[in-house]
Amino acid sequence: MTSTAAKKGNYHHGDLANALLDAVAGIVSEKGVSGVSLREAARRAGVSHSAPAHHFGDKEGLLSALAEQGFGHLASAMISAVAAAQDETDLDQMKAMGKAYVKFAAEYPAHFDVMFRSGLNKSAHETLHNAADATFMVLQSKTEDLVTKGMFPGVDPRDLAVFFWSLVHGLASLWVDGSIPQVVADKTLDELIEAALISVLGFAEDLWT
Amino acid sequence: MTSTAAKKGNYHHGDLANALLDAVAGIVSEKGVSGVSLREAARRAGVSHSAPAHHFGDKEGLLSALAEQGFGHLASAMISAVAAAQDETDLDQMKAMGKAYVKFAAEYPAHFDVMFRSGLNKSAHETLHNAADATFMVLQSKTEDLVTKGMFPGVDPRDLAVFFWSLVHGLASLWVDGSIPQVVADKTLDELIEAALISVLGFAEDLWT
DNA sequence: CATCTAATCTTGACACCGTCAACTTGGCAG
DNA sequence: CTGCCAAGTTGACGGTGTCAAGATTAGATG
Repeated sequence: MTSTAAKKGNYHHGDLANALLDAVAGIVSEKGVSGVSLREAARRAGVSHSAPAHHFGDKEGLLSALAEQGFGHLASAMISAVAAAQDETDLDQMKAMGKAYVKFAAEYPAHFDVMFRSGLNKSAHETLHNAADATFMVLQSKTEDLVTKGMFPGVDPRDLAVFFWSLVHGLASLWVDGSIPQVVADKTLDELIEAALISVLGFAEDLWT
Repeated sequence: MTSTAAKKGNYHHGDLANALLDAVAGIVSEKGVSGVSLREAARRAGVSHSAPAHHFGDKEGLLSALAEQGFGHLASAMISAVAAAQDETDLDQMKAMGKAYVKFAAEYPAHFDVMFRSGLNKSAHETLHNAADATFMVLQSKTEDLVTKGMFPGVDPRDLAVFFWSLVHGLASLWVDGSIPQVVADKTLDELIEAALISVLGFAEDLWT
């Protein structure tokens, strides 16, 4: 995910911070968030057991940094998705954004877990809090677009943003959690999102057109 | 939450299993899921450090048991809510169920965290898996009701259940996470749910009536 | 009541973990 | 070259999960 540009020398790793983030992502994938330890991360990066503290302070700092990275990826994934759907309707752009959200969770469950399912206290880490806010803003500005253009008449755009976010976030969470019942999970994740979004946005479209 | 009916004697606590569950719920409330330790739970229950293992096997077993308890509470909260709205429309019953879901998360965040945000692997604990499934079934049977009665024509009831679940679960998760932006969070949680559910179910109502 | 048995809880040990303080290394500005 | 400081190391501490072995008692069987 991140370029691990380790130098050869023993002391002075060169890019230890990123190497540790990669290591943690790997550990989460293999053993889950609870399997993460500073010492194991250090081991994987080929570095002494307390080197991580120098870069991230403590364990929470390390996880927080990975979460922050995740929010960055998620935000740009959503922005790209909207850009790629530039020539389609606003509703389709919104659908594309929602799909990007859920796809991110499905493709990078390790990041998603750390971001939302690790019991991390966002308000204790300002940069993380800001990254999360910025990600939400991507969503919110798009919903405001829609409302401004006259869709969803009478709906508070912020409510709509929260509601839309809840939908995609809930679907992503349940999917990552393995909670989606098998009968339904047989569908592609793509089909599921499509069905969910259509059942909401579709109605709006009916009312609007 | 659970009755801690400890007997007086020193050996043979009397109801250690429940006492431990209560202790863990308390620890999660105070320090988060990552603050839970078997030894601390044992300490709070006034018992030796490795007594918990005898009842729950290991740490994951203990957390899993608490999560299972949570699913039970959630399921009955939803059932009660539907029962209480027996005389209202089906849509109102569904709204009541959704509100019960989010309210459960807000009132028992410790349980909710352990159930969904602790990185617990449900498929590794069969009874937990079953409890989660049973909870979802409460939701699903209600949505099937609605579809059977002719609402949401052409929609697969299972899709609708997943979609509805995603919505309330996402809202609950983001709320517990503290991720709902302040501007929006100034509303009561109740108002938020109402707004979200109306923007979905409301449309359906328009089409149906 | 006496005895046996199995469930319950304790004790002690081990390796692993997060964190801290003191130390070493080496790039680099002056 | 000198000295400084960020980067990484070493060693120690108490806390933690888990296991094995032992102690205690409730409750069934006789």
